[in-house]
Amino acid sequence: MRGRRIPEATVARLPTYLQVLIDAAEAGVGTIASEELARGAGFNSAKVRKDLSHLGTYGTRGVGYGVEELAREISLVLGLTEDRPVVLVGVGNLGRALVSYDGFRARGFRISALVDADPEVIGRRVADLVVRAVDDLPAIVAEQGIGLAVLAIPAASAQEVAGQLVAAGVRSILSFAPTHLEVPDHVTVRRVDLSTELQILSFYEQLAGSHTGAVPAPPGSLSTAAERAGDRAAGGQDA
Amino acid sequence: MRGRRIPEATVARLPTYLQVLIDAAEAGVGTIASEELARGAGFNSAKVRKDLSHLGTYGTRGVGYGVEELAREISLVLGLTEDRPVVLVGVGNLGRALVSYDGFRARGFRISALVDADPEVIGRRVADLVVRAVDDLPAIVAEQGIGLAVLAIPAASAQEVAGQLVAAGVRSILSFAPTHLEVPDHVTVRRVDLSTELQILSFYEQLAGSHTGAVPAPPGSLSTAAERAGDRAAGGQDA
DNA sequence: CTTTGTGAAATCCTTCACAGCG
DNA sequence: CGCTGTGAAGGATTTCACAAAG
Repeated sequence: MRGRRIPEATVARLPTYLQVLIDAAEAGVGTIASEELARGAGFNSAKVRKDLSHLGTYGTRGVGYGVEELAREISLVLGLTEDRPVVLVGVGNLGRALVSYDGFRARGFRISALVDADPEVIGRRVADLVVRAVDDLPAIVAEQGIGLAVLAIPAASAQEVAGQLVAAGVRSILSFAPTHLEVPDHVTVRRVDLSTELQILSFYEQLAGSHTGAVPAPPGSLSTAAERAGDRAAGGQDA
Repeated sequence: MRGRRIPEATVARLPTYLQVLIDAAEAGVGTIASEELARGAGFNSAKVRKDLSHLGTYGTRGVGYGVEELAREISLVLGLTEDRPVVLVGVGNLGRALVSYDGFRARGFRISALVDADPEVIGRRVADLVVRAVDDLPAIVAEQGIGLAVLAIPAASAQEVAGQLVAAGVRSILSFAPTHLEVPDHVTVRRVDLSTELQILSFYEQLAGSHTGAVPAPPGSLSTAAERAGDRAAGGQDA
């Protein structure tokens, strides 16, 4: 299967495989079987083999996959061969946390520009970068050859800013705003919605009901939960 | 279709519908058609109708869905009827950002306890809560009747802490650690991996290549990107 | 003898298209 | 007449199970 169409579901799993391979390489492992790779990634081995078969044939029967070789191949397929500059829009709580998140750098993504709408924040220095205005986006994107943007602003202004990003030439957007973004076909958006994730968990938790095997806590009790209100957190992910 | 098995894919979309419905309600809209709901959520109307049919029949033919009524029903299905206490493990950069993220509170999730492994941080006060030790987890979970945990710690210690969470009685974990967590069947884990998301975007961006219609920037140039290194960000999501 | 690579089967999800209700 | 609810068709993804390679 050396055909050039890699299924979406497979693409979504490649970064996880890469992570396991990097860990294995650091542990000095030279070769890894699909069974082992599956254990580390949390899938089953048939899925792993089918996925990898889409990249070509990099395994050796009776042995497994060459760790370094496969890691290199996946990096290549994902386009991680060289450093990629990223613009981060929204230097609120979440934005600032993302700036100092070194998981990005470790995979070749470098936040090379910060942008915000708040005049109070523009011009300030955050993690060695000066926060610039949204209007500067076209210049920033062109100068630094940026293709990726991370959006950490409230839902209310997300669509407008997304439009400005697209106009500036950005082709991929990772959005943390809890709203749908309408963009042209040539632009890819991935949404990460933190509260959505909790709501999904909530559904499955109530399904499990109270027939949990090893839970020492009283099942439905919200007992002393109201001790401290912790109200008024107006912070959130502000622009 | 009032059968009690709601497909996973549908569950994952319910929070988005809820979001659109809440916005509609605030805008004073009383009734909404699947077409309109689909536009707001970014899906197509057939999918919306099929999804909603799994909850029962809440629409009126020729009219649409009652906004308030449907929102109430989805909230019920997701188990969002009452406030849910959440324990947050890991008060690093990401953890602190999550504490002040008000999107959680808006959906009935309240971070009611903070836990960290670092002795330097334990005892400190963050957003009206005192950070407690990991060893206190069983007591915290039992006292406050906690079922959900958010994990914002490095991959290295994630599995161990997950085990402690499970032992303490937590049934759902939202993990930001870039690693697979092994948990018993009755526990649900959802992983949000920020760097994975960027890698997926990276794949689709290179697919698009340089045949973008309206991009004023030079396609493959990483030009002046190296202006400021922004190195050494040892921060990340520390425990 | 071990482990890959893969057709075929099984399952899950999406889309179509329209009957039928309001 | 408009819009929901849904069988049926169409795709996509996962799993099975095994032949073939090392």
